[in-house]
Amino acid sequence: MKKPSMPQLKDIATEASVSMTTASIILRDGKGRFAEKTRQRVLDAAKKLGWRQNLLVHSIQTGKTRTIGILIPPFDSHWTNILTGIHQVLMDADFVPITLWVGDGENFADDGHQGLEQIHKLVDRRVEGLVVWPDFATAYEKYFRELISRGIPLVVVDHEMEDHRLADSVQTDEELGGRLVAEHLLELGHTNIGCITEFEKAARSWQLRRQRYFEFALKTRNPQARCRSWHMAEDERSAVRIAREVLQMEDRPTAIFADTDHLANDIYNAAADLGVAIPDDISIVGFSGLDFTKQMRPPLTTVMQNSVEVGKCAGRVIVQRVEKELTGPVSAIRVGCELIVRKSTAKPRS
Amino acid sequence: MKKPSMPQLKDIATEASVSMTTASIILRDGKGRFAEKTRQRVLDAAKKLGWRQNLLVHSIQTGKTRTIGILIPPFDSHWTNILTGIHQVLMDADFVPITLWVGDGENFADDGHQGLEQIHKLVDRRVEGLVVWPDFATAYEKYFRELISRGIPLVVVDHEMEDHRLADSVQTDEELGGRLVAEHLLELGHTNIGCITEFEKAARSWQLRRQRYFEFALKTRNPQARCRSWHMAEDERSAVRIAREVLQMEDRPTAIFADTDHLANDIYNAAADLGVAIPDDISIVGFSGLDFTKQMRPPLTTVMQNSVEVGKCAGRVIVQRVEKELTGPVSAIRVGCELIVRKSTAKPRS
DNA sequence: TAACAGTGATAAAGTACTTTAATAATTTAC
DNA sequence: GTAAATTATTAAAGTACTTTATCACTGTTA
Repeated sequence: MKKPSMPQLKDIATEASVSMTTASIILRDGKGRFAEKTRQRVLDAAKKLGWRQNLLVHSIQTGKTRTIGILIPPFDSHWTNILTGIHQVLMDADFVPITLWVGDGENFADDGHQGLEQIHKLVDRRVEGLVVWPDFATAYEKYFRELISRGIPLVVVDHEMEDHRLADSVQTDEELGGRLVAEHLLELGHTNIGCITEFEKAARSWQLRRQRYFEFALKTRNPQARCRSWHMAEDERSAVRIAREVLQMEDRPTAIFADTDHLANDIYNAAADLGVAIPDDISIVGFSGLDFTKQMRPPLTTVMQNSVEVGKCAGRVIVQRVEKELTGPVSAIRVGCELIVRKSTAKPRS
Repeated sequence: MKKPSMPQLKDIATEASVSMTTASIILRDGKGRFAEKTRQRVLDAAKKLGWRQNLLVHSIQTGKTRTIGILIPPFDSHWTNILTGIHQVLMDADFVPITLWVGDGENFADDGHQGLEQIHKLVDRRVEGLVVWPDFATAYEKYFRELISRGIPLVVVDHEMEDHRLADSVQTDEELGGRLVAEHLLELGHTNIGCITEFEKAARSWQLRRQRYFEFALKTRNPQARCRSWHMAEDERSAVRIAREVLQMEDRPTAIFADTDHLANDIYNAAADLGVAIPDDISIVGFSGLDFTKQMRPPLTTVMQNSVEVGKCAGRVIVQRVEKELTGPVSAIRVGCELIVRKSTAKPRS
């Protein structure tokens, strides 16, 4: 009664009464060097014993693992869709993603060393490339530089590296998104507009750009429009506090652009507490098109990101780099988005 | 200008001017066979060149990859939390999860062969164990049997295999959940209760049990209570149709238990269309405690599953099996849950 | 000065194969 | 009956190491 394990090449060689060399060659490509009946014997034996090539061996022989490390948590439906997009193109290209993250389901912030362990686990398994999200990219930029110099290419999603020549990037077209929101609010007739944003963790991630492009589009289209911005504090986990303050101002804006749907939801809660009606008293626009925005009452007007496509692009880029061993200049892909007008925006009360 | 790659053991041996054997032994354990200054030279060289052990080699030598295959999609926050729980305990135990699924972000159903490819990709990389969700478990039970006989243990989440001695299982305590809902509705005074459930894909998954336990608890506590059940059809993607029918019945129930929060949301939509007020005209209870239930208006009363804990348990079980090479009888772990009473349930209109 | 630590090197075998080259055993053809 | 063609085998080297065993050198000590 031996302990169970995977059948090895020598097992099927024995089963088919051929040498290991013969078995190996037949199972690799089946070039016509061998008689058909021998081929069949080997193939049958492999099938019967359920033999599967040991990719670990193949990997150390060729130096290729066909494995990509993904450092992205399933943070919300945006990121979950990105993961799905990446997963899909990697699978189709016969790569396997190893997805790791730091955090516990509530909080995906890094404590400063866990991420390094994850990088090590991936490198030790010889991943051929990496795809990372902004939080990871900013925290570990210095390590990534080294990895890239070792031939492990990097793609960042929703972010650009400090040294933007370092890695390919894929992200939503924030300029378009910001413009769509600005145009929508101006068309409705709003001229006193607020913008509430999350704390800027990473200067080069989407966060700054989203706000800047929005403000820029507003000013360009209507220089008279009043536009004020408020930011969450560094340690704040919800925007309820700041939303309450804004909603209670004398000259509060008639419309607010929240730079994420999560934040828009906090504003809803603050508004409900204060008895401020959406959209009658104030219009709210979010950003991302997260799944729960449909369930919000009223349903949230938001910029729908094409998250799955963002993921697919990231997958395609990393596969290109790895398969063709490209070392050329990096690309910066922008994926389109669209404004979904729902019930949280209306003309300002006259 | 050689092409970049990871430094190898011989590189650091050269750098430190020692033999490969010496370098290897020092980097492995550093037993006191070598002089301190030689040790340091080797360690410094390894650090300087950023050397990392090649786990592929280590894996073929020891037969252990410290890798677990996870066949679970990020379907909703329940599954995302389970993934997080698994991820956490695997990382702590120095294992790495390889998470794969079939589907495109909208739909995670299997077309019948993609799943097999995924199993192959995992087996080819010699994962030491597997954790799977119900859809996968039912579709590929026959393959799993073989894997288990090869020493690759299996843990199923929210499901029990047809042959329940085959794999460990971890799931929410459905009996408790069903009872909590029944008790809540009876306490509010409902005696005409409906139960709408998804199409039963897998006879042994949570689906059947959830409903049965609910009905059983109802009947036990109040034999007079009227309880009717409706099921979605096989190809239905939303429960709106069936919810409309039920809501328009002459003697419609005063309370409905939906076996998932998704379905409860569909009922909300049907109710909104028909002008049926929740909870004034009808009470609704969901199951799972998905993230969006807080955003529903009114906020949904639902059974909150401890999904992260379910994931952690699954992780612990698979780690146990793999590390201790346990082959003993399988376990069936039930994780507790609690009823979150929000605003979607009230006393029936008298 | 011989014996002995202490230290490091070299050699060989093993992991689970793949790949190439050289050779041997059968058939088949003429 | 022998050369040629077909088919399979053995041997060896390679991947990136680990591990054990044996050997060699230096400096110290009795």
